[in-house]
Amino acid sequence: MTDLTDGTLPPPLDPDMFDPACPSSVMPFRVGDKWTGMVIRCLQGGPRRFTELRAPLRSVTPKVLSETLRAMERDGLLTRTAYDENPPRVEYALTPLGRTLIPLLDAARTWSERHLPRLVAARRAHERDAP
Amino acid sequence: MTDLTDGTLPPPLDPDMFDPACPSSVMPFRVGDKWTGMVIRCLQGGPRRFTELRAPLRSVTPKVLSETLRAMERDGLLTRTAYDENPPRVEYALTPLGRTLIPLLDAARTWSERHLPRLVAARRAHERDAP
DNA sequence: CCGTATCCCTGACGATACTG
DNA sequence: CAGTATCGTCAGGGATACGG
Repeated sequence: MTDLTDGTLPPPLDPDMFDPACPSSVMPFRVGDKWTGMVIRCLQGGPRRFTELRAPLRSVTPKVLSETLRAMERDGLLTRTAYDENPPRVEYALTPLGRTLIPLLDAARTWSERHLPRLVAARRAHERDAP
Repeated sequence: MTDLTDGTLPPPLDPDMFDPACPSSVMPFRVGDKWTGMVIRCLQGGPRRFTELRAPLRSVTPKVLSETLRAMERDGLLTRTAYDENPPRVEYALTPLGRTLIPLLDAARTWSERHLPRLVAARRAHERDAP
């Protein structure tokens, strides 16, 4: 940031930003769907049953929660274990791969605690000017 | 992770996960819209003109890029400066607040380089079973 | 050069109801 | 308990064309 505008052009932009093999993309910043992050939060303390997940995610319908869980299982982020009991019992648990996302969520949360109020304030200031 | 299943229940889930004042939420993991992260990448080396952004973001239509930039300006992530020249010149530059997201993007990129191949492999393995 | 104006379309999300 | 089935919506995104 210190000397970028000293008369020379800024450095060239990454031309491979859209490469589908995208380790160089920022795609994971939007990993998964709307509830993936929250599900990881709910599972980081240990395995949970479907209904246990529904409690903290109370605004998520069972259909959407089920879709989210199946997508995450498909991506290797969690495992689904059904026990042959009555009443039925199913447990969801993070895989080691799923756990690698926890530090990223922590970083996002730290960012939020530090900077989100400023973003919200800027948004509201703009709404005052253009209501 | 070491001793969570020793017979005791896992720790309680955060009940305030849906608090709209959400510093405790994972919302920023999905900050902004589809292109916000890439725009930050494109601006981190210094200010850029509209057309300079269109080159690396070549699959983004001008309408969508314009919407993205206005939303980011509204949120205080970047500034828009129009110079009264002919032909017109407009420059977009990250604000200090916008720059605070760069480490988060770096972390996401690092995660991607390390772990995304495993996720993609898991997804493809599932597609083989259920085509 | 720097956008705006229209139109359209998909797919994530939600509401509701119902089953093994 | 742990989901599935059905239906509806709606906002983000994209294609195309045009304007200051």
